[in-house]
Amino acid sequence: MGGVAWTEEEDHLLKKCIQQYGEGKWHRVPLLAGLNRCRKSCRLRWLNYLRPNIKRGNFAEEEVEMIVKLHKLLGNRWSLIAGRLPGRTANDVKNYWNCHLSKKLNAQEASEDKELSKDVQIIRPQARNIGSTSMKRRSLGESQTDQVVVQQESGITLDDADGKNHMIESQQDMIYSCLDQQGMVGDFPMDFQLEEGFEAMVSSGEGSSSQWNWDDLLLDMDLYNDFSS
DNA sequence: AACTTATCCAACCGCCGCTAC
DNA sequence: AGTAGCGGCGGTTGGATAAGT
Repeated sequence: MGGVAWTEEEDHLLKKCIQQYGEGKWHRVPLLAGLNRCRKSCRLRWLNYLRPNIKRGNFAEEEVEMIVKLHKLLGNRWSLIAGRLPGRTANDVKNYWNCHLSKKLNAQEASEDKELSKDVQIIRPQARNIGSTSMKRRSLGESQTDQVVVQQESGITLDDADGKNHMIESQQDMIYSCLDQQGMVGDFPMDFQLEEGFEAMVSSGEGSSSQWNWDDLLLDMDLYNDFSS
C-alpha cells in the first residue's frame, strides 16, 4: 500500500471512537481512540473505508456515465462528483477515473474531431452568497476564492456591501438570476421541482444548516442541460 | 514455473481556506 | 492584522495482485 496498512484492531478502535464521540474533531481522534495515527489518516480511513453505507465493488454503467458527465462539468472535483454517487467516496471516484476513464477518454478524444473537443467547457459551479455566514460557505464545500471570482465577474452577490443579508423577493427571482447568469434563461423549465427542504429554506431565509446548496442547484441545471442536449 | 509488466487502490503528502485567539 | 491549528481537498506514491510472456 501507499503507507502502513490499517489493522483490524485499528479499524475497530476507530469505529468505536466515532460511534462514541461522533465525526469531527479529528485532531482528538487519535488520542481518544488510542491510535498511533495522525488526524488525517483517521479521517481518511473513516471516510473511505469504515463509514457505513460505503458501496464497494465495480462501478455500474450508470455510475460511470454519471462520472463522465460530472467530470465534464466539474473537472477534477472528486468530492463533488462523489457527492452525486451514493455510497461512493471521492477517493474511489478519483481512482476509478485515473485507472479506467482518463485513458479511455483521452484515446477517444484524440480520435475525435478536435474542433468538437474545443467546445467542451468545464463549468465550475458557482456558489452564491445569500447570507454572510461562513457556515454556509463551509456547507457548500467550496472555496471562497470561487465566490470572490463569481462576485467580481458576475456582479452577483446577495450580500449588501455592509454584509447585511439581502433576501431576494422570491425563489423564482433568485433562480432566474442564476439561470440568467448561466445564460440558461429559456432553456430550463421554471416549474422544476425544488429539492425537499429547499423551498422552506429559501422562504425562511435560513441557510446555515441547510441540506441544499447552490452547487447542487447549479449542478442540477448543468446536468439538465447536458442530458437534454 | 519464473519473471516482467500493468493495474488497482489504500494511504500519504502538501496545500488551501476558515476560524479562533 | 497576524498566526496557529484545524478540516478538507486533490495529487501522488507504492505495495499487492493480476495478466502477459
